[in-house]
Amino acid sequence: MPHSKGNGSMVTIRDVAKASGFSSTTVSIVLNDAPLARYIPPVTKKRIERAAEKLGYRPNQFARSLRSKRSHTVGVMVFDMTDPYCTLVLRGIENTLYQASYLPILTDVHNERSRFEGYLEMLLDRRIEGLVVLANWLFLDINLLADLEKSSIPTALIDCELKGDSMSSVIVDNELGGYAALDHLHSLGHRKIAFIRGPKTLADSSPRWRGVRNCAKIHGIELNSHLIVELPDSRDPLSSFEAGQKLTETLIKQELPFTALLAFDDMTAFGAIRALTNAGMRVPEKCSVIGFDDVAASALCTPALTTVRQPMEAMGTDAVRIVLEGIQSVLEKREVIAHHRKMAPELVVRDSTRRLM
Amino acid sequence: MPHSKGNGSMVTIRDVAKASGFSSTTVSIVLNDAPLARYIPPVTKKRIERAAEKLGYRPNQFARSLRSKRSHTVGVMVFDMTDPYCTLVLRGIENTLYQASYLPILTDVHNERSRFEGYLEMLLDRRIEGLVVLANWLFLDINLLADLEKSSIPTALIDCELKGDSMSSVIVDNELGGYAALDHLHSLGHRKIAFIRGPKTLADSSPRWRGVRNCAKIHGIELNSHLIVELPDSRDPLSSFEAGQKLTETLIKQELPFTALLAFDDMTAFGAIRALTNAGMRVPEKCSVIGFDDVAASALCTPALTTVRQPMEAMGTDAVRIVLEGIQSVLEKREVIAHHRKMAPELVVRDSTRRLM
DNA sequence: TCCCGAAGTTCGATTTAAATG
DNA sequence: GCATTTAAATCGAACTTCGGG
Repeated sequence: MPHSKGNGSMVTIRDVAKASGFSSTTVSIVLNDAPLARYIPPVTKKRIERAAEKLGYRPNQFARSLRSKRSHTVGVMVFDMTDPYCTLVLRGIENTLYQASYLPILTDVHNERSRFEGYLEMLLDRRIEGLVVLANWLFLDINLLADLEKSSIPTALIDCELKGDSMSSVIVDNELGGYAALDHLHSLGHRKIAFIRGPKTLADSSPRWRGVRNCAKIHGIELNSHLIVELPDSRDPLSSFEAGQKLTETLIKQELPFTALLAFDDMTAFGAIRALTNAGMRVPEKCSVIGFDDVAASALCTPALTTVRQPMEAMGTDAVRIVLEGIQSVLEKREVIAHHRKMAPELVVRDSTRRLM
Repeated sequence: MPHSKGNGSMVTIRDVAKASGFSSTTVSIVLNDAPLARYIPPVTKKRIERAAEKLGYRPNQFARSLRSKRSHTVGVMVFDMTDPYCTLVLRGIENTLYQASYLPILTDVHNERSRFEGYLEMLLDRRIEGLVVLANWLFLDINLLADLEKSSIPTALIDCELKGDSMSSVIVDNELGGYAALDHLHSLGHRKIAFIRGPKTLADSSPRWRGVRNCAKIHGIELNSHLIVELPDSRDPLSSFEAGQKLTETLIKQELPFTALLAFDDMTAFGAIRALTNAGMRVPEKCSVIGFDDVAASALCTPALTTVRQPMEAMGTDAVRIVLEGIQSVLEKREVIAHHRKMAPELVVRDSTRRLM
């Protein structure tokens, strides 16, 4: 493998030209297989390719980008890497970009506005060709989006519903998921069910709850308002564990009996399980628990958590596909059209729910 | 905020020159506060800065990089994003890079050799100034490293011990950690202890086990070879959960009593807990379990896992610091010196271990 | 006109050398 | 010589134009 020389000295296209005995123009044409390459005889091509190979020539991306105005780079903006939700989405993003020979620049906003702005400028300066935003805990703000829109870079938001034709979005169908969760508990015979709803400010909360209510209505399940509590607003993923635990403790103290608990998400469910277990209400023997997301930990803990899975990797993949298509449109000077995908969740039955005896 | 115009048209340094009435040379000098800026009167500076501001001038990074040969970019290579170990390390990496105004290009090797090579070339082509490799499940291969070494880019490996002066390394002190784990169980009164060792090919395994043996020797703990099993080789983080479960089942079937289990890492511990619970050996009542790493899930599951924490975020931070220092050395044409850090782990006592009654 | 190849311009910023008063 | 400013060269690749056979 005759490769780069390793020392700092770079071999340029002119070196290849000299070594092969042709001009740099010809070298460029051959090595890029440009349209004009049709006219160049195989012998010449061979000679040039051989020379390039021998010298370990690698085109300078800076020069190339300067000329072509392309960076082959996509920005990835996450609002909180620490959220276990991110991992699989990122994998989907990375994988799809790799297949298209794009490289991701990863930024983590830490849920801070200043950081968002700082990173956005940096990314724009690098002339990213597309942007994927994983807005799992987005402090939704019109101004931010406005700033983004005028950049005219194909953008897809994951986990943040929005209409409009300037940016695409990929979300899970929360309503379907909420429905599926309650339907599962109901099918196991549970009737006295406690609920931990999502925080008001989170966009996911209300459609998910709508699904729950729909299901309740259809099956004639009575929703006891004393058994319905709500997560406080917060930007910290860990806080939903703690809040889940605390809220469940208050639920238990009421001494209103319930045989199952539907948690807003997996983190909340983990907190609930902790509280239930501490109170001697074993899961699932005394109380079934269902979550939402299917975070990695859900399959790992004992009992394994029954939950409604978001197709996270697929969501990452889809977001990138949309962005890639947008990039293509920009290149061909077509209009970039926004897509709004709502992906179906999937009920994953494990050991934290059980038929009511 | 008079900002970029948003449409594709870019404003160049020449536009600023024209608008301010000076040459692009002067504009460059002023805007970069170059040495020559000393001679330029404040009035001129003001005029130029104002013009740049008004036009929303942002220097073209491609052109800048082409000239300066700098990318202000660091490559981050992960062997498997899916490994929960990554999250916090990545956060440390990202945070430290951000503070130094560097941007990370994230690549996930998926434990595949071809992908490693493909990504390495892409990163080199982008002229990354430094490289951080998170080699949590590295199929250690001399050739790979050799390829990397000759690139002469400041590099730090996390979680992969190595000597030599070409690359830096940051690892946890496995021996200390192994010692601490057993010491904890011993201090709780456990004497009949089962062990799940790490796979042979993993560099962490043997020092960690050495620490365990040291501790056993010092405290006179008898290591029953029938209670010692070993994880098979694998590159899949999930597999250590499954293997942990299976191995624990065989351990249980032997009917050799044990009151505690020391697992190679947290994933293994989760598998062990599953098996123990299924067999009716409640944790921690019937059997204490201790892990290693302190992955996010460890604090979430019930009972919360007692474990030996790796300072993951700090390890990411340190690796970047080392790389950044290396970049500085390269800039100043000094020799890049490799550092080898071994960080102290920390025992985190939670609910999966309990005093033997 | 078709084929092959080269000279020269361009991308946008930095920097050296030099020109003004 | 000094303060102030700038023309011109440079970085490396890609593209446009042109010439010779």
